[in-house]
Amino acid sequence: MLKKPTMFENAPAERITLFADVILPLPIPKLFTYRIPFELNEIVQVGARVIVQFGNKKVLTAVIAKLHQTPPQHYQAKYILELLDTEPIVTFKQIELFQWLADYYLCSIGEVLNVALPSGMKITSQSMIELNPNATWENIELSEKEEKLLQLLKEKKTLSYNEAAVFLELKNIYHIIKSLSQKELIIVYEEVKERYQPKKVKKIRLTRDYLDKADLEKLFKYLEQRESKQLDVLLLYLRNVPVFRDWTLNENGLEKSIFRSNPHISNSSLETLIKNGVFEEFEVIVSRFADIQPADSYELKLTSEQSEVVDKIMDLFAEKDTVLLHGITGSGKTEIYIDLIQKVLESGSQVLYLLPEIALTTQIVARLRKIFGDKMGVYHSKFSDNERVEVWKGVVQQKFSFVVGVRSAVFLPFDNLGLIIVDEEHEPSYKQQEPAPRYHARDVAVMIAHLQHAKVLLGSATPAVETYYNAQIGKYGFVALRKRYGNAQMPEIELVDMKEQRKQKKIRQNYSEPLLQHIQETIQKQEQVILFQNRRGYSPYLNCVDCGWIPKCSNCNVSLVYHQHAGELRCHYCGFKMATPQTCFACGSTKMKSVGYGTEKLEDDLKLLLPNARIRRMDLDTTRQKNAYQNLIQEFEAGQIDVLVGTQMISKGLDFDKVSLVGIFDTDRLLYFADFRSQERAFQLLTQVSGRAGRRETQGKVIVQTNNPENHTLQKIKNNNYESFYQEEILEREKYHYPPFSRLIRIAIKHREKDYAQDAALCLAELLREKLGKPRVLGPEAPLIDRVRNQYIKHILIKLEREKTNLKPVKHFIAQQCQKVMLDKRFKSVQVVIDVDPI
DNA sequence: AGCACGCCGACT
DNA sequence: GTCGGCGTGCTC
Repeated sequence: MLKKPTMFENAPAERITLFADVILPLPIPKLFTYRIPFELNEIVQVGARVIVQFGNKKVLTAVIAKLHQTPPQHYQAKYILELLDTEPIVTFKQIELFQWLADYYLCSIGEVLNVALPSGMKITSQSMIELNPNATWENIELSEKEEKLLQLLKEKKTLSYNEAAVFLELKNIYHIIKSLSQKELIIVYEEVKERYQPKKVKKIRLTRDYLDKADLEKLFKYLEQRESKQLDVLLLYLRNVPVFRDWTLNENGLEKSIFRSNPHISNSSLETLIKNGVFEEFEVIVSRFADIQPADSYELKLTSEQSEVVDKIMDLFAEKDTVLLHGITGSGKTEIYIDLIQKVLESGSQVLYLLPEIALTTQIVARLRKIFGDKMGVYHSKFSDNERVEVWKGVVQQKFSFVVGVRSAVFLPFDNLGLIIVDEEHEPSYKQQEPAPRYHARDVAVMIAHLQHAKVLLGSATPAVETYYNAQIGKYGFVALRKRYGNAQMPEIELVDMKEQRKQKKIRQNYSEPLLQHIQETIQKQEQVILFQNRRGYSPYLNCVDCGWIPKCSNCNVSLVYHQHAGELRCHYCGFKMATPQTCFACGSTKMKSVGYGTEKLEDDLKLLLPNARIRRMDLDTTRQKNAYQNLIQEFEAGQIDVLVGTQMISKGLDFDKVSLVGIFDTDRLLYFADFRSQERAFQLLTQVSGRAGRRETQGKVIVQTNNPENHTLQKIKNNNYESFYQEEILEREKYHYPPFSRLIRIAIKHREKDYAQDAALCLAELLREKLGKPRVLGPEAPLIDRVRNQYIKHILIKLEREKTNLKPVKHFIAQQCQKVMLDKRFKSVQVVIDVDPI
C-alpha cells in the first residue's frame, strides 16, 4: 500500500545505518530516535509498529514516523527491539493528520496516537519480580518485609510490582525491590503483554496414518466389532468431510465444536481417537467477522425528491468539498446516504459513515449489512478490542472499503477515501472530552477529506449553527430536504403553560392535565407514548424539612441525586454512592423530602396515576447491563410497552411507527441554561425528541410542558422553523463574538487547593492578556460545578477572531504559557487542560 | 505518563 | 533508624 522511501529502494553496496523517529503513545511533545538493526533494513517502513525500550526498563509500542540516516548528535540511540509489522498499519497521510491534530488541539502527537490506535494494537510492559534460582540467602540479613516477600515469591513464582505492594501493604515498594535485587535474591524483568488475541478455532482431522482407504476400512471393521462409540465420531467426521471423494478435504478438517454440539457423541470417545492417533487436533486463526454474509442484491428505491437531492449533492461536490444536507426528521436521509455510498464504492474509493454513539444501533447496522455485506466494517465502542483491531487491519488490507463507525473511526487507516458522511453532525458526542486530543470528529473529517481529496457530506435536521453558517456563506454546499418520507406529516406541537396549570391546580405529580389526558387516549388507541425528561434518578436532591440541609457529595460541589430504586444517593460526577439517609445529618430530623424530579419519579408517579398502563424507563441506569438497551427497544417495538420514560437516550435513532405522542418535561431547564449554546441545544434536542412522534400515516402529537410558552426558541420549535431560529441566533452570536464569528479556546485550571487553582488561573490569565489583549481573554471564572473529584476548577475563555490568519503561533503561545504555569513552583503542579473549540 | 532518586518529616 | 510524602528531572 505504501511505498518505501525511494532512497532505500536499491540496496547499497555497503551497509547503511538506519534510524527511526518514532511516535510514542505518551504526552511528550517530541519524536524519539531509535536505531534499526541491520537485518531489518530491507523491511522497515514508515507507519509500522515497533517495540522499543523507553527509559530504564519500560517497553512500549511505537509507530515509525520517519526513517533516515542521521545519527543523533548528543546521545546513543537504542536499538529497536522488535518490528511488529511488515506492512504499515498507519499511512503517511495519517501521520500528517496526527501532527495536524496535535498542533490544532494543542496536545502531543503521542496523545493523538494513543487515542487513534485501538488498545489491542498497543502493548505495554509490566515490571515483574521472581526468585533468583541461584540465590543462597543463608548468610544474608533480611528485614521482616523482605522475608515476607521472598516467602510469597516461593509460592507464587512471579509477582507484579503492584501485587507485591498490595501483599505487603506498602505504598512504596521500590526500596525493598531494590534491596533484594542488589542482594541478588530476586530478578526484576519486564513482562510484555500483547492484548490482541486472534480468534482461534480448534479443529480435528485424520492423521496421516489413516489417510488411506484400506487403513480406514480396517479401523471401521475393528470399531464395528466392538460396537464402539468411537464409530459415531468417525461417521460424523466422514459425513462432514467426505475424504473418500477427495482426500485433500482432510487438510481443512472439521471444527471440534461440531462434535461437542452433537448429543450422540461423547467427548471421551473423540479424545480416545485423538490419543490413539486416528485424529489430530489443530488450531486455525479465523476472522471474528467470518459469519457475515455477502450482500443481497439490493435495489434501492428513491423517491423522486430523494434522487433529485442525490443529483444535487453530486453536482455540488464538483465545486465544494463539503456539503450540508439539511433534512427534517423522517425525510429519508439514510436512503440518500446509501445511494451515495454505493456510487462512491463503485468508483473504487472508500467510504466512512460516522454516526453518534447512541444512533449506531443494531437496527441501522443490520440494514446496512444487508446492502453492503462483508465489504462493510463496523467500528463501535461497544465492540471488544479484538474486534476493533480486526476492523483496523481489515481496512489496511483493503478488506473493508466501507466502515460505519463512531467518533474514533476517523482514525482508521483509509488511504483512498472518496466520501465521509457525518450524520447528525450537530451531535455533541462527536467532540471528545477526555483524554486529549479533545477533537471534533466532524472537523477532523473535513481535514481528512482535505488531505485525501475526498468529499464530506454533513447531515442533520438541526445543523450546528457554525455548520449552517458555513453553508450560508458558501463555504459549504447546501441541500435541503423539506418533506417527510412518504409525505408523512410533521407532528403537531402543543405548548402547555405550566403557570396556568398550576393556578388552576391541574398538575398531578408534574403531569399537566392535557398531557395526562393525551397519554390515556393514546394508550386506549393502542398507540405508544414517549416521555422525555433529561435527568435520571428520582430527584436531583433531598432536603431536610426542618433545617434545610441538603446532602452533598464530599468530593464534588454538587448535591447528591436520589435514586429511590437503588435506595441510594449518588453523585453523577464522581460516582460516589451512599445509602439513603433516614435522618438529617445536620439536625437529626426524620423529615427528608425529595425535591425536583427525574425519570425514576416520572415513571413511579405515572404508574400510580395509570395503574393499568405498561410503563418502562430507559436511561443510563436501566441500560447499564449488556443487552438491556437492545431488550428494551425490542419490547417497545413489539408493543409490550405503552409508555417509555427516558433521557436523551430515547431521542436518537429510534424510529417506531406506533409512537403517536411525545411528552416533554422540564423544558425551561434546557432553555435557560447558562451557556451561549443553550438555545441551540434546546432547539436540537427538542426537535429531535419531537421527531419520534408520528410516522407514516398518522400525525403525531408533542406536548411540551413549560413555564415560558412565549419563549422565542420554543415558538420556533413549535413551528418547526429552523431557518428562523438560525437567523435570530446568528445575530446574537455576532453581537457577542461567539462562534462562528470567533474561535474559542477554553482552559481549565485544576488543583486540590482552591487557592492554588485561583492563583494559577489569575497568573495564567494575566500572562495571556499581556500578548493577546484584554478583550480576548475572559476569566478566570468558576464553572457552574467548580469542584469535581476533589479538584477545584477555574475556567479561562479565549476568544480569537475567526479571520486571524496566524492561528498557529497564537496557539503555540497559549500552549507555552500553560506549560509555564504548570511548571511554576508557586502553583504546586496545577493541572492545566486546554480545550480547543469547546462545546 | 511512568519511574528513579533525593530530601524531608514522623513513626514503630 | 525505616517508611512514606512529595518534588524534580528524564526518557532516544
